Amino acid sequence: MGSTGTTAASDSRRRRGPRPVPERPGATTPSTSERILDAALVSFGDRGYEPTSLDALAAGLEVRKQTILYWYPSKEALLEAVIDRSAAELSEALEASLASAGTGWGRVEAVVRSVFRLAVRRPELLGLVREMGRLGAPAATRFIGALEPLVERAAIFLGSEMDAGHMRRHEPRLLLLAIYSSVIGMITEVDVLRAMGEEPTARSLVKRRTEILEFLRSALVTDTA
Amino acid sequence: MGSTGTTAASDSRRRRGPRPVPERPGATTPSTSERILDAALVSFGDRGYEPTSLDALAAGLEVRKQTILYWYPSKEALLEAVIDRSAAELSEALEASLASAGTGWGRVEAVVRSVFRLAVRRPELLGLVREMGRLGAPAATRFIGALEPLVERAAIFLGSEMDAGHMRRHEPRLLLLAIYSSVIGMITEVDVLRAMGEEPTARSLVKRRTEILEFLRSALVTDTA
DNA sequence: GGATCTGTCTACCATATGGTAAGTGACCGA
DNA sequence: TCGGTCACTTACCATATGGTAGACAGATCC
Repeated sequence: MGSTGTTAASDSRRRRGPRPVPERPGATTPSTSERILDAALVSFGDRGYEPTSLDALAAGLEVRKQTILYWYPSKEALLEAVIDRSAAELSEALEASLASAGTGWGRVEAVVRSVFRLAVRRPELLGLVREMGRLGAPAATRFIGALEPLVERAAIFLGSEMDAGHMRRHEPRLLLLAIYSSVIGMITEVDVLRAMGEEPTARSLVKRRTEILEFLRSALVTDTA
Repeated sequence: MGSTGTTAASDSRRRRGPRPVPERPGATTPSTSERILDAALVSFGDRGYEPTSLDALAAGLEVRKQTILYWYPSKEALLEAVIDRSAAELSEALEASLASAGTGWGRVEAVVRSVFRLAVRRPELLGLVREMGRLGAPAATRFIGALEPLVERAAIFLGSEMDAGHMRRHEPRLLLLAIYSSVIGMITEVDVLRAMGEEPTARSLVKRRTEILEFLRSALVTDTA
């Protein structure tokens, strides 16, 4: 992997990465750079990267576009910053849910529930996840790369469950892709859902969570209840 | 607007839909309007609707942009034309596969295999399907609306299989969404796949098809083999 | 007080975008 | 041969885009 954000040497005029965000312990109102990041995440996740203009972003923040370009020297740099922060947040949320999760199927359930919680609390995060697939190699690779440790652990976990005979045998990573796709789809494919006569309400989300959990359970677990 | 003196009730100057495509039975080379549609489908499915510019489309076709606007009076009209034709083609392909399919699980398998065949023969079609979720209500609704009859039949089919005890009981339409998401994801989430160490080759596609079929089978079918 | 740094702003700019207006040449029926 | 339609073109245009250059107010340092 090509690494590092800190290219200390040689750019005096043109920075590549974002300006280092000042530490603001216990800050009550978010700093401008954070507000930019928030707004960008929402717009990237909701409308997509290319269709989001810096002007529109700035207008929503009641700030001039040049303020955005002050903190993030280009639109691409902004995207990278959004990706990094979002991957970290996602990672944290999943880690937290896993920390208090049980064993076996319970761990899968914990992760799925955690993702559905995110769908309520921070839908834009899942919107970005969805958008990742569309943005080509540089962005998506960066994002998934940041989540790689989790993926690795998940694959190992699934493998060991299969070895123990608790789950049906599959290629762990392909199985993971299937789980991932179905869960994300269940949450983000609101138009498909609507076209099927289900309004995407909070109530419906719970129903979808129940459904996908049952679906996954019967797909994975061997000892049928 | 309306600089012309006579503001007629209907639009004589500004068409809303595409210019009626001339019938060309047994045409060997595709007509310009068809070539435009093809190129637009590829670009919309691959890069997305907004990021696709008429100029770029025209350049790829070695035609002036105004030729595109001659056949399709606006970018939006072009999108609609692409959607309509794609929905029809997709619908046809699925109908054809269903016509020669067996019963029960075999019908699900037939559809999945048919979609994977499309992934090889016309990947841009599935790219567009994927893109539909991103484009808001007008486009997605149009697309899904065109496929509604198939969805309806599928839901009824799943319901009756459940009644007969051949498949586990679920909400048919939500189950459909789960199946749809996992299959489309398995095909189009190439970056996720790549990040998991699997190169998206033709060979890998077969493996993914096998995996998703097994996955769906264990999720759906009651009498485990 | 003056110098410097920080964060934001005004003023531009080259380019790209979707779209309008008005041709131009080939063909075609009268 | 002449007008008209068809398919496509050149010539523009208003607007939006990402990005540069530099001014300016306030805080901080000396």
